[in-house]
Amino acid sequence: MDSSFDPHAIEQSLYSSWEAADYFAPAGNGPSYCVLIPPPNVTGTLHMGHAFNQTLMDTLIRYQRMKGSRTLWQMGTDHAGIATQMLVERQLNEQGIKRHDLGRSEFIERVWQWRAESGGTIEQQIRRMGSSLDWSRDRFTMDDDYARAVQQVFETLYDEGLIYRGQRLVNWDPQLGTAISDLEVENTDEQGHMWHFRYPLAEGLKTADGADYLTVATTRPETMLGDTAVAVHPDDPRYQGLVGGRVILPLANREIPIIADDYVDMEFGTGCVKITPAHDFNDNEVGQRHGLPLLNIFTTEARINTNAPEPYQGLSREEARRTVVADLDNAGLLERIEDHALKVPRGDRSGAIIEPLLTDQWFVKIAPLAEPAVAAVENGDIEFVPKQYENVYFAWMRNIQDWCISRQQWWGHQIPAYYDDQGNIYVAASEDAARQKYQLDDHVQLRRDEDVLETWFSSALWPFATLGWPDETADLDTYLPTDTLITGHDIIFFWVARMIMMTLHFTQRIPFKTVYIHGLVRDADGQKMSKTKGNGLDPLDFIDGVSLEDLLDKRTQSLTQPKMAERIAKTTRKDFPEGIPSYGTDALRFTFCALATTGRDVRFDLSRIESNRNFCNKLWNATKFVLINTEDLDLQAEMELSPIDRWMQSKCHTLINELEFALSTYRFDIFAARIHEFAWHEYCDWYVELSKPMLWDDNISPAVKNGIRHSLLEVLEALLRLAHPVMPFITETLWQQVAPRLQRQSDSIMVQAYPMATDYPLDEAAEAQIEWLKAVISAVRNIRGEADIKPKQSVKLLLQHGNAEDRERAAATESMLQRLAHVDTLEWLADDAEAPPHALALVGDLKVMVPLAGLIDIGAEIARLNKELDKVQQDLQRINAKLSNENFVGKAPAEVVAKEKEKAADLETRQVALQEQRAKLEKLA
RNA sequence: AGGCGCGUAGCUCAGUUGGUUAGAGCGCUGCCUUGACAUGGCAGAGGUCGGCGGUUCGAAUCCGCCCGUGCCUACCA
Repeated sequence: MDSSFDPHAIEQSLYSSWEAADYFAPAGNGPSYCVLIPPPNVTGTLHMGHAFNQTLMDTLIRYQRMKGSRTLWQMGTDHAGIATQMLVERQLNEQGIKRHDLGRSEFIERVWQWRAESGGTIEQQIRRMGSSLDWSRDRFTMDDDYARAVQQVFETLYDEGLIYRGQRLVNWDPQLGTAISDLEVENTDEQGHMWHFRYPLAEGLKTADGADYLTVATTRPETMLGDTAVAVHPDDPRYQGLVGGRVILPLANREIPIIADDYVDMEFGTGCVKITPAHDFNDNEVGQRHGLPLLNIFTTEARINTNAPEPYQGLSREEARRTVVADLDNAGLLERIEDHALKVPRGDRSGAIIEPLLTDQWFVKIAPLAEPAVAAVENGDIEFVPKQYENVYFAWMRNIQDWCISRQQWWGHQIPAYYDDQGNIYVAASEDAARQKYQLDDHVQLRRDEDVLETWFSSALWPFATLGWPDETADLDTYLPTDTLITGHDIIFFWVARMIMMTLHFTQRIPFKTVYIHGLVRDADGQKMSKTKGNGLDPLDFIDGVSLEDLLDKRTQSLTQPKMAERIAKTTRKDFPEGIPSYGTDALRFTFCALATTGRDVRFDLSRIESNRNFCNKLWNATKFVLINTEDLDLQAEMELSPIDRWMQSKCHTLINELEFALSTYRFDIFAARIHEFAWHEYCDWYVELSKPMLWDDNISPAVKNGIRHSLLEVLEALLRLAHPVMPFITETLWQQVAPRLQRQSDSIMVQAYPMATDYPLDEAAEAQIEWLKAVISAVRNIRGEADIKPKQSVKLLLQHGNAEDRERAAATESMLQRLAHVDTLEWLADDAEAPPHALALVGDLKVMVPLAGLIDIGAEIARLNKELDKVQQDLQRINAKLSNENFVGKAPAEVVAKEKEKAADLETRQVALQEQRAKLEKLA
C-alpha cells in the first residue's frame, strides 16, 4: 500500500464496477425504502447544493441498503422550462438567431438537441459524488409516459373544476414575455423615489383647507396614465365632501372619480391614493370593490400602448416615467420628489422588473387541494425534520393563492386545451380525444392552446408519475408512500407542498413520510453562492482539485455583468491563492455530513474538508498498520482476547448504537463526528498504540497476540462498514483488503450487512481497566510534557496508595504503560514508605509519581502543582457552597446531593495530597 | 410589519428531558521525523455561553424584555 491515500486512483473505477454489477437497483425482500431525488435541471451542472443534498440522500440509501431494505432511489431530471429555454435562446442569440426566426417546432427540436448534448453532464457529475442511484429507471419530466401523467392530471383537475382559465392580473415578466407565479417573484430592496403630484379637482371642488387639487404620491409615475380613480379613507375629515366628486387626471385629461376605501392609510402621505386597477394588485382589489374600469396601458413588452395618450405610446416604462414626470413638472403639478426605499418585484430567472398585467391564464384552484395537504402534516402522517418547518408550511398553505400555471413559452408540456372559433374550451389529451369527449363535429375548427405548463406543475407529480402512474403498477404499491424526502428549505413551497397536494389528490396516499430539510450551502463568509457574485464553488473542484488559473477562468467567464470580473478575480486570488487541492469524494461527503446540523445553513470552509481528507488518510494508514501486523494471522489457532480487545469491542458496541440513533434522527453531523472520534481517537490513538507493545513483546503468548490481531481486524472491518454510507470509496478499497484476512469475501462492501451492536460484546470491566490505564498514561505524559522531558528520555515510575485492583491492573498492562508513557521501570511503594522527591499526579487514590532525579525542575513542578491545585480548589469551593446551601440539600434530589458530596470528598483528598506534595517540594527548593 | 431562526473558545459549529470541571474540528503555543500516518504524534493555552431581569436548591438550557444578525411572508401608494 502507498504511504498516503490517493482518491484518484480508486473512485471512478469503483463506481463503474458498482454500477456494472447492478448494486444500485432494488434488491432483496426486505422492507421497501425509497428516496425521491429532487430532479436536477437536465441541462444543468452540479453545484454545492446538489452535492450536499446528494451526500445526505446517498448516505441514507447506502445505510438502508446495508440494513437489508429493498431500496429504491431512482435517477431523474427536470426539463426546467424557463431555465432551459433561456439557455438555448442565449446560445441561439450568440449565433445571431432569434427564437421566433426558427419557429416553435424547430426551436423545440433545438432544445432536445441541447438536452442530448449536455444532459449527460450532470449525470456524470452525480456519479462522481458516489451516489448509488438506480440509473436504469432514469426518468425525465418530458418523457412520453411522464407527459401522459401530466395531461391526465391537467384534464382531471379541469373536469373537477379545479383548473380554470381566467383573465386576471398576473405577474408578468416583460423580458421573458410570460406570466410567472407569485413564488417566482423576488422582492428586492431598492432605492427609489416618491413623486407627489397634484390632480386638479373638477367642478370647482375644494378640499377642507381650500386647495383646488388633491396631492397623490406614487413610486411609479408612469402608471398614472392608467389611473381610474383617486381613493381617500372614508373617515378622513380632510376629504369628506369630495367623495363622489371627480378629479381631472392630468396628461390624460380624463375625469376620474374620488372614492372612499378602507385600504387607504390616512396617516401615510397625503391620504390620497391614485388607483390603477390594471397595474397594481392592491389597486385591482379596490377597483373590484368599486366597479372601476381597468385601463391597461402596457404592452407585453411593458411599453405604453394605445390606451394612453398619443405622445406616450411606444415608450418603455423607463422613458414613460421620465416623460410623465417632466410633463407634470412643466404643468406645475409636480409638488415634490422624495427619496424612498421600496421593494421591487423581479423575476427570479430574468431579474427583470415584474409588471402586474391583465392577461388570460390558467389557474389551479388551490384551496381544495391545500386542505387535505395541511391535514396530512397536522395529523402526523407527514413529518418535517426539523419540526419548525411545519409552521412555515402551514403558514403558506393556509394563506395560499390560486396558482398560475400557464407560461407563454415553448419548452414544456403544452397545455392540452383546444378552442373553437367562439372561444369555447375543450380539454383533452389530443385533438381527437377532445372531439370525441365533447362530441364535436368534424367541421368545428379547433386550435390548441399555445402555452405550456410551468415546470413545477409537472414536478409536483414526481412521486407518482415516476412510479408509473396513471397505470396501476407494482412499483406504486411497493414504494408509495416513499420514505424520506431530502431537500433544501428554499423549495418547500415550490415543490414539497405541491407534491403533497397532488399526490394526495391523485393517489389518496401521502408522497413521503418524512421531509428532511437541510440548509443552504454558503461560502466561508456566509454569503449565498451565486454566479454573479463569482463566489460559487464547483463540487468537482474539491474532488479533483483545480488550479488558480482554471478557477479564475470559471468564475469570470460568461458573466452577466462583465465589470464584476476584476473584483471576482481579486477575491478568488485572495481566497484560493494556490487554487484548490484535490480532496476526493469521500472527504467532500464526510464534510457535508459533518456540517449537516439541524436545518441551518452551512458555511463551506476549506479547513473542514482538508481535515477530513486527512481523516481519510488516517483510515488508510491505520489499515496499512493492521495489514502489516496481521499477515501471519491464523484464524484457526488458539486465541485469547486481552482487555484492550474487549475494551475496543465494547466501545464498538456503543458506537454502533450511537450511529443508529444518529441516523434515525437525521443527525448526520453526529454520525460523522462519532465515526471520526472513534476511528481516530479511540482506535488509532489508543487501540493501535496499545497493541504495539503487546504484539512486539516476546513475553506475550501467541494466543493473546492472535487475539489482538483478530480483534484489530474485526473492529477495523466493522468500522469500514459503519463508515461506508458516508465515505463509500475508501471504505470499499480498504475493506477489500481487510475482509479477506477474516475470510470474508465479497465483491463489494456496499452489499454487506450493516454491523450490529450485539456482535461486539459490552464489557464494563475491560472498559474500566483500559480507562484506568489511559488515565495513568495520560498522567505521566502530562508530567513529562509540562516538565519538558524529551520524548527519548525514559523515566522511572513509582506507584503508591493503590488498592488491589490498581495493582492487578498495573500488572496486566505494564508493558503498554511502559511504552506509551515511555517509562523504563515501574515500582510500587509501600503505603508508609517515603518516596524520593518526585512529580505527582493522582488517579483516584492512586499516586502516580515520577522521581525528579535531575530530570524535572522543582520550580516547574511546583507551578504545575499549583495549576492543578487551583482547579481543585475552585471546584471544591463551588461544591461546598452548594452543599452548605440548605435549600439545595433540602430540595434537590437525594442522588444529586449524594453525588456532590462524593465529589467534595474526592476533591478534598486530592487537595490534601497536592498541598502536602507542594510543601515537600517547597522545602527542597 | 408579522413569522421563524441564530448569537457558546480567534474561526466554524455541537451541547438530547434544567443537575460532574460547557465539548469538537480548524487555528494558536511548546516538544518530537520512535519500525501505519508530518495529510502525523504528545503536551498545553484559550470561553463572565449577546445584555438585563425573572422562575428554580440549581439556567448555555425554561420565561420576559432589550441589542445584534439572518431568512421567509406580506406590504403604505
